[in-house]
Amino acid sequence: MRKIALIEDDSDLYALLKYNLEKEGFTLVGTQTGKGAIELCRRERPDLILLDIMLPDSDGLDICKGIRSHPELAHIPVIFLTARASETDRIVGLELGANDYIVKPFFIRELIARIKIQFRSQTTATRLLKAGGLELDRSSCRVRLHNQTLSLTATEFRLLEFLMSRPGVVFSREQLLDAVWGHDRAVTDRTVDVYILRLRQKTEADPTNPLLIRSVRGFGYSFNESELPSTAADQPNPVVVAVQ
Amino acid sequence: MRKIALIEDDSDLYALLKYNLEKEGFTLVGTQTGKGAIELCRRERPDLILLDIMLPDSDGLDICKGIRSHPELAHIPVIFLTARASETDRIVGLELGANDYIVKPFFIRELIARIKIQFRSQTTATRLLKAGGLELDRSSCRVRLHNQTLSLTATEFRLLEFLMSRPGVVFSREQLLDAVWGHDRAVTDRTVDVYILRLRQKTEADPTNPLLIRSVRGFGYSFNESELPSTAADQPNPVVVAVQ
DNA sequence: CACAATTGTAATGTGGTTGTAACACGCAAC
DNA sequence: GTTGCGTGTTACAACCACATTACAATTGTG
Repeated sequence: MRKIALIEDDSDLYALLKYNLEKEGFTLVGTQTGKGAIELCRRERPDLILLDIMLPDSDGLDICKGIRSHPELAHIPVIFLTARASETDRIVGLELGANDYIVKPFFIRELIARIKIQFRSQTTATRLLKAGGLELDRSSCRVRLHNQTLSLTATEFRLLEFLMSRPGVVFSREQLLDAVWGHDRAVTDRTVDVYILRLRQKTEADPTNPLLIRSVRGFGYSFNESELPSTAADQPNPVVVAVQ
Repeated sequence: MRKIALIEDDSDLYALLKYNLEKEGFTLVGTQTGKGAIELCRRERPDLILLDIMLPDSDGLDICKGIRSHPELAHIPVIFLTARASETDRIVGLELGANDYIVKPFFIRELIARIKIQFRSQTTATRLLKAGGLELDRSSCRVRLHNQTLSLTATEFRLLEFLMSRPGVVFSREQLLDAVWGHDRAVTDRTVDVYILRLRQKTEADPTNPLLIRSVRGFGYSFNESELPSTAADQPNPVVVAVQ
């Protein structure tokens, strides 16, 4: 989970933020004084820093400057939390290298949303598809099986990506051709069979008894949504049988 | 210079912003209606989008959703400008994928500062890019390989910088041309190949067996995220070899 | 202006990828 | 069992994507 450093002298606000941010799933570290702030960040290496400007023993602006000039910490996002709302205060804060400037009083949920924005760019939400020991990384175009990278061709990759992105759903050869080969294809639908075979040879432990990519006779293919190790429960597929 | 798209129906505010942002050195494109917003962005490829929420003919939230779901535009920062100040409005706006949410009335200089933050995080976030014995310094435009300075041309540098800034991510020739040559390019995509070759000749110990810049057949190129020193672990892929 | 460096294109070769045909197999219905 | 249809599997030829070279056009520089 993401670690957030909170530097805030007001005990009530500190406790309130700690409670809400931890409820949100973040790990919290912090101080209520400004002196130890840089030291804390160096030790804890937080993923984000929430920084009050008016601290009893030091200035939040100076702390921000210190973070930005510290090569190991310079990349960490800083969000100011402050009661100083004047135009000049805002400009100074933002131009000092902060990533956001939030004026007290603020909505806790807005703060959380703004924290998430700082993390969002790095998120791997839709980037990674995982199922049954198989891991498909869209951004690096890599597929790993039990942590071992396999080399797939472009068409194999796109086909697997499409199937894995909608696990459990059965697609006809027609649909797969549209999705993977494009609408303006000039390709026989039997080509899909060959690619399914190639994928099985590369991904399945036993290609004769496929567990990941399922053939649905008369309909097409689908990627198994559950990583059931036993094949017994797989054979009498209730849904499809009912349809047939 | 950076190009900003402004979608704002209020003529007075539109003119005011246009004046101030152009004075700041930004190029401005824009519409005062919501309908053509996506089309405008597709054509102009702005570096940032300022978006009013309450437009006479459409909803700014929908436009933002459209931008985020459009693969060519999804990465562009969006800042909402709106009079809707309630907690719910803010949360919805921010969670829709916007990068900032500014409530009217606002300080022009604060807006400018917040715009600059969006650009800063993309470029200056890390001044020094290091990987695999390679060191790229953005501020001095120098690249060193094992502490030996190499002389790269401007285009070579920009291409390497872009690849190194997102290690592991595969970019199509199209994307590389957009990012390095500019989207209003008049360049064949084969040109990318030549520049990749030139970079490899300057950076790779053995250009025939590149370790830093990876070719991903059918997709494009990427900078290797892991600095694997030994090639042995890569070559004899047991799973695939066994199958083939 | 001459010269060098950079830039982008075209042409070439090569090896992996692609899609098809052909054949083998198995499931289902009669 | 037999028949027919849908699928698994193999082999192969055409093709495409990429690496590489050479070169013309452009830019920058003394």
